Amino acid sequence: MKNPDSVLAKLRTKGYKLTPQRVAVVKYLMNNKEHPTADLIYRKLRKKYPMVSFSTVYNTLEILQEIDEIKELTISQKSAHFDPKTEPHHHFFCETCGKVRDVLQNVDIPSQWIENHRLSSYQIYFYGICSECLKMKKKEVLK
Amino acid sequence: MKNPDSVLAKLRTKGYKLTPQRVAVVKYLMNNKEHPTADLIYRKLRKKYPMVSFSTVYNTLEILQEIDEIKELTISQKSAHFDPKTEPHHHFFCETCGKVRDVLQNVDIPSQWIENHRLSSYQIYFYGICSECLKMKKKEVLK
DNA sequence: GTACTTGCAAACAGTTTGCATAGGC
DNA sequence: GCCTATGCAAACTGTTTGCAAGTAC
Repeated sequence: MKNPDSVLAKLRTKGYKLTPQRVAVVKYLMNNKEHPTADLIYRKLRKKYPMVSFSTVYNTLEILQEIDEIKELTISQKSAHFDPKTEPHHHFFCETCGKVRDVLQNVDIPSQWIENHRLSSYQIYFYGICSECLKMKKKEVLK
Repeated sequence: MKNPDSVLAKLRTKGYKLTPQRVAVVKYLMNNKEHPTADLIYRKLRKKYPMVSFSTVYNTLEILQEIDEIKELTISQKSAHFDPKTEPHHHFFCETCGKVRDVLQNVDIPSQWIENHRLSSYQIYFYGICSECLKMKKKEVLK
């Protein structure tokens, strides 16, 4: 679990101002397991706080990446998904429901070098049908 | 090594017409190790065959994915890269030169299921500085 | 008070689409 | 000759940018 307040404190330490918009984005994102897109973040925040714009959402996402509090997932070519969980783990993209899910199962990955290239990070993306959608399908067959 | 002719034959078998444009895209792509974007394919082909349009490039890429002769890589959010090598392997994105390189080193990955989700495919993307760029940097330091 | 941040709208890049015309088989 | 494929331009989507006005500190 990540405390939104510690992220806000980090922002202030790094010289970023704590505007209500930024606070809203941080509070919405932290501990969010949905891996939302910028568009989803914008639409969700709009409901609660009508004074949030697209540029501010993008601006805040940019900053949160810079200070290493979120990661951008390129699991779908269409739009970027954002993940507040920064510890190493993987992701599963369900081709039926479109949801992005965490995969915690361990995969052994070289940590610093691979084939003479210096690594700074890596991502593992799995694609298929998620357990939830498989359950639904089973039910439909039984009908 | 993949023979462009076998891909062309497959296209014909599946009922797709072998237009000069499609042939050009297939010949350009097969055995290409650059993981080009649609835009790059378009610009390269233009030089040789001025009668190629964007829509045709995209159309052909779509078809080649359908018949499993190329894979789309979402290694960069900006634009899709395409890979004619369909056997399992991984990719490295150099943050300095922007090139996408093959990584053949083996990584053990579950093949059919992960955490109760049914797998259809997966991708491993590494990010960092490639061996070529590291060499260049070393030379610069020695100057 | 001042520099940073915001909201807006316009710009931009990559991709997709609709449709009249061309051409593979 | 038929039916699919092409080229063009326009539409569309996600993201970025420029700038005047607002606001955290």
